[in-house]
Amino acid sequence: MTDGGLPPYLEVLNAEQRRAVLHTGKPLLILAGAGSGKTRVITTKIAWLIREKGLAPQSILAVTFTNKAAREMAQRARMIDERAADAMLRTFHSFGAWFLRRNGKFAGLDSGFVIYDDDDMISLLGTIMKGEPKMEVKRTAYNISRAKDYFLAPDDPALAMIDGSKRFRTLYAGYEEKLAATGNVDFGDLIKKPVEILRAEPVVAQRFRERFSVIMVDEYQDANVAQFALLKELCGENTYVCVVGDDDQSIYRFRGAEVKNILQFPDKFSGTDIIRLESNYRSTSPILKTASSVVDHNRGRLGKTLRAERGTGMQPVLAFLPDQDEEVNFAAELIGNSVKAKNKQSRWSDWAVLYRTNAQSLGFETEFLRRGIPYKVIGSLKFYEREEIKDALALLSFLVNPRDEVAFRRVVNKPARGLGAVTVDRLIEAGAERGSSLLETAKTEMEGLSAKAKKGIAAFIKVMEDGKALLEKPPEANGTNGKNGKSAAAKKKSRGAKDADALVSGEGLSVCVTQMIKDSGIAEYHLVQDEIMGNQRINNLQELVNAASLYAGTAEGLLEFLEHIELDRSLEDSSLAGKTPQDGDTAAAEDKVTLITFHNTKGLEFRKVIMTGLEQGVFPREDKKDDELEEERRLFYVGATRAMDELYLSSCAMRRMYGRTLPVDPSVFLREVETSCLRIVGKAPRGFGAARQSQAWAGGSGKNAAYGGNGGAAETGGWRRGQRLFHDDYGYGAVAEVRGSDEGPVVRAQFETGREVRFLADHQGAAYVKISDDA
DNA sequence: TAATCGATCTTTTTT
DNA sequence: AGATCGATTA
Repeated sequence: MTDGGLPPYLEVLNAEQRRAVLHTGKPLLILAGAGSGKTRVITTKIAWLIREKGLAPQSILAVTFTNKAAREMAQRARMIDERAADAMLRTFHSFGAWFLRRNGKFAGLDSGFVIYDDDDMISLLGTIMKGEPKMEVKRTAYNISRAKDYFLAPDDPALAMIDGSKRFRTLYAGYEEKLAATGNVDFGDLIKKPVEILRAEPVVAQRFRERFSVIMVDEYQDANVAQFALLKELCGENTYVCVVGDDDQSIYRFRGAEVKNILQFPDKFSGTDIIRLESNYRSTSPILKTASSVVDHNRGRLGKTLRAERGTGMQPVLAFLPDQDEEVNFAAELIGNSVKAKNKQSRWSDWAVLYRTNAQSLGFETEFLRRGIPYKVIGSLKFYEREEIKDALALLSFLVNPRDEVAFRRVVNKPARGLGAVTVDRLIEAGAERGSSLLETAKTEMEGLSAKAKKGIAAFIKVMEDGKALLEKPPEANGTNGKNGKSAAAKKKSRGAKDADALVSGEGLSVCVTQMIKDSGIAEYHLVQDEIMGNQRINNLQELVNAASLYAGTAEGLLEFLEHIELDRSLEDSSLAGKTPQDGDTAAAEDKVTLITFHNTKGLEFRKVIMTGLEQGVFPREDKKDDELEEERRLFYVGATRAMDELYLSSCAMRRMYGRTLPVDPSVFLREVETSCLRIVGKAPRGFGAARQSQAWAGGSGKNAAYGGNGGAAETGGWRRGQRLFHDDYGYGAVAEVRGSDEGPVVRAQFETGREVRFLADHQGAAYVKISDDA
């Protein structure tokens, strides 16, 4: 490789990258820092294996964690060699689904299963935990998910690490039983079940080990225990394994990701070679220093030194702002001025606004809309979580799998068909007893029901059978190329014309989808809702119909459609994004500011990044400590290293939380960051910069007091320690502490209910009534 | 049985 | 501010 005869696509790599691409034989762990060209290495390696090593593309498996990453990888590999299109590039979950469609029978699974999302999981669990508070059900569902991430069965002693109680084991086992009865799987099963099958069926395992001679895993630091087990099972004697990751970017611990996987990879795969990619080509050095100086506070890292190949650049800016409205203005001004500047150096799409929680996007959306700043919100649009969409999908899921209890419960009595909870429960119980599908059960069990219920269930059955008939005999294939779907729908209701106009079917599967939504009455139900509430539900349903038109109008097409929706929900919000009214620019459709959570930025890069909400309680969240605080630090690192040229950090003195505006402290990360490389603007809070007391924060025990000095002698607005007070919401209480701040006295009060409240005497004091002791 | 009102509580990240 | 739970009413 040192001679001059390298092909151009290898020539562009640096020495470390090239070493990683050309490495063969032993297992390989690539520790790739942010912006070190890791995707380039993987894609180049795929192409190289095909071109130079003559490997069959089908024998290469590359696994990622997001669909976006999988798509990008496929595209970039194909740019080097078109044959890469035949390599298997999938997310872990999509690989698991693919595996189970073919081999699920070894685990008693029919190939027509549907994938339950978290909500479906909660619904199903809710039927076991009847009458318990929803939070409890959610917590249990969460724990079951974690258990599956750790590959733990209900009877595994190690379940203690999550919840070892008898109660939890019973619920987990009960849930598994019920899930099996529906014939469906949840997200965790997509990993767990393939592992079980591979372990139990040597013939199947052998087949896969022979099929894939190369397996690569991207973002390996986010792999959980079950995913590691899957990798291990897929690797045979001669499989070449290569994993790429960065322990500093592990941010999915809450979902079972185990940094241990990457730390211990060399132990689990003996003879592992390690290659480090430490040249950062993305960010300027001050940006890199900002990011590193924070994550340096973490213990238990593999440790690496990133070199900024781009050299120095603009100093990152740290802005202290009064409140979140000012933060929104700050971002809007910054972006607007930069884009509208004479030299035209900046486009909207150069910019990204980062926040910790999706809820924080709202303020930016509102203001950007007002100012005509085009933007797109990544990830927050929960299109598939909308009620009307879930209704429609439940209809379709039930059509695919008539044992789907969750879907059945959702739509059998929607709109109201006179089937109460009691009736529905009875039907499901009867179905379970004789092990037949809920559709069959409904048919045969009708006699015992009231006239009203009988009529209702008959209508529901009809919807399903008509839908099924349409899939088996699509109108196109029939030769009767009439108005799609109308034939069946039109006669049903006299008012049918209303929703028939509102929903228009197109090609392929959309014919069936439209008919089901209309016939079931779901369309009309939501049309009425739209009229009452002024919603966009019919439009949303139309969007679902449009998406369906890309799939074949057959049972297989429907299954594909559902699987695609279940596994890739990354529809980007395009409807709400603002348009610049002045210049009717049509070409620049994608030139928009990105609004995005820190988590969602992983793998992305932007020229200019604004990290917002750097306050205690927001980022990091207040309840984070130890390991979890370290994960928040990594999140900071991920966010900051997205920036190529410019980085801005904003921190507010006050923030609206819990529907109330409260003073907040700057993020602990702002005390850890190497401030010498920052430019501070705005009113820095007291104690910041000069006498920094980072030790007090690191200690964690001392509640606050590290901040804000001691304005005790100053004005207290008449508040003093021990003063009793009353508040409409909180009831009676007493003042625990009064201290100064730039916004005037801050009162901390303890209420009888146990609630502790902090408020600014000058701004919010009016809501609190002082009570005299002698009254 | 369904809808509605009011009180109470909790606010993350996602394949 | 929004979701959720429970009780009360049509």
